[in-house]
Amino acid sequence: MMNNCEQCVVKNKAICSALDPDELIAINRLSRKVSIKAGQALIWEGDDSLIVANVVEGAFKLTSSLEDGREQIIGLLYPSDFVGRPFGDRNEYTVTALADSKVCVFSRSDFDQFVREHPDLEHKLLQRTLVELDRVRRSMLMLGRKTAPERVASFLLEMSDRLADASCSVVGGSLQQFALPFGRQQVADILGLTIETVSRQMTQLKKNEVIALPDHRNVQILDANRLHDIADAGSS
Amino acid sequence: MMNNCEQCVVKNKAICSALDPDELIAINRLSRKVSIKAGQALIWEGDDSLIVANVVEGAFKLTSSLEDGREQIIGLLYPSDFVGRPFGDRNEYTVTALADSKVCVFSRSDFDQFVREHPDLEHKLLQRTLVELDRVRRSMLMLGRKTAPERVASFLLEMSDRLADASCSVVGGSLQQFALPFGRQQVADILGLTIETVSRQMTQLKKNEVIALPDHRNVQILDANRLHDIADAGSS
DNA sequence: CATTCACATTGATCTAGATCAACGCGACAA
DNA sequence: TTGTCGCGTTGATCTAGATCAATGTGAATG
Repeated sequence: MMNNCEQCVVKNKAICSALDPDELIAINRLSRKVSIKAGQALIWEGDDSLIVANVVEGAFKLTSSLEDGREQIIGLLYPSDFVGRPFGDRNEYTVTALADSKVCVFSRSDFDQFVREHPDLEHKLLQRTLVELDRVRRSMLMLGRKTAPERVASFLLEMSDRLADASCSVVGGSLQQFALPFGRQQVADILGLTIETVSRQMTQLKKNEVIALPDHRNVQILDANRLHDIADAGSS
Repeated sequence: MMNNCEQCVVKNKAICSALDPDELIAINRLSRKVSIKAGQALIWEGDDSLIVANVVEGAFKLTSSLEDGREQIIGLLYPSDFVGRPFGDRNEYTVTALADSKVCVFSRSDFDQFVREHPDLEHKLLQRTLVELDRVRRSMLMLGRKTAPERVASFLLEMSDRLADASCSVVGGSLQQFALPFGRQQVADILGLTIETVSRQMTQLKKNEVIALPDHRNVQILDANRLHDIADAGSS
């Protein structure tokens, strides 16, 4: 199925924004728009790296697991994010849709070659990879050294940065509301905790009126300063 | 102080290997060879990103810490590795020498510009960044989900991969010996454990004759298969 | 409207690993 | 030879968070 970059909703945010109209037409020929249902995997840990893609719509989780089923979420992807492992032949993690999603898929060999021929595109890709590396390293501090309250608070703040719904957030004040794109188990898998611990920390924050929970998926930050304090020193 | 890339010991392994002789002369003009004593920092967390560098000799740790002193080592750097944050204006972590070291330093603005003018160099940098991202994500699984015995075993295996002393290791067999470039506290900071737990796990492995410890810094792997089993499922 | 199913919360224990506290030991200096 | 200083090991407790076990809850279905 042919795709049309001109009309693509992420053309200004994805790495494609490095390309001019002619180049856009060229890369268009290499891409396929694919729909993925919630829960379906796009890439499997351990498989050969045969495709890469841009997320157009929806959300994905990136996971790695142990044989006995313990799982760690090692990344989240949203529209305009790049997925997959270019210039390498093995995928080290699984990519699964968290919601019904659309991606713009390239064969890895086509993509690798096209990137090498378009340095501006490669530059965008490098920039994104560097940003992701910084983000992942931040999570290492969290996973290695933070307590449960600190982890949950950091998580809520990071989510509010990434997801803050413009229509609901009051920029000047501390009121911010957003909907988590996943359930408690997945929050636990992001934070390296159990579902019960996450739940207890959330209710604790609610009791202390640091956050409000209109329902299980929605979070409202009532006291962002307090949340920041908890995130960085656990001074609950 | 001027540098000479022609004679550089890491010229074939560092990102510079993407450059031809003319380009090597050009980048030579931008670089300074700097010596760093063990314990001294090259880059500070939170500082503006003003320099980047190649490690020429020695070893570095990359750390991030919480205000109360808890510290997590989020990376290790050896000769030919690239250090610093190009194309971004903030260093998110501290880089400290673990041993007396030498680095080849560039001003970030010079380097950024030079890289943009040399796509092959940028490509090498991208490849390295992708490899590092894979490595860091593997550590996330370890920090988030592995038990103490699993962490220590994974760590020893990763170290034997990176450091295996060619002169001592018998490739065909399971005998491998290497010297850790750091003490127990730093192992603890890599694994997200305490020094006591690391120590106990090491003596446990010694008692079970999975490893031998000629002294505190040296490790000899006696039963690599066993160590692999422990690393991936804790089946001690 | 009842039923069920998938989650989430809450409570009661348990335990891996942290914390607190000696003790050992080799290097180096007086 | 005798401190003592910086590490590392070992032992005794403590505790944060896991585990085990009910108990809500709310959306989807007959």
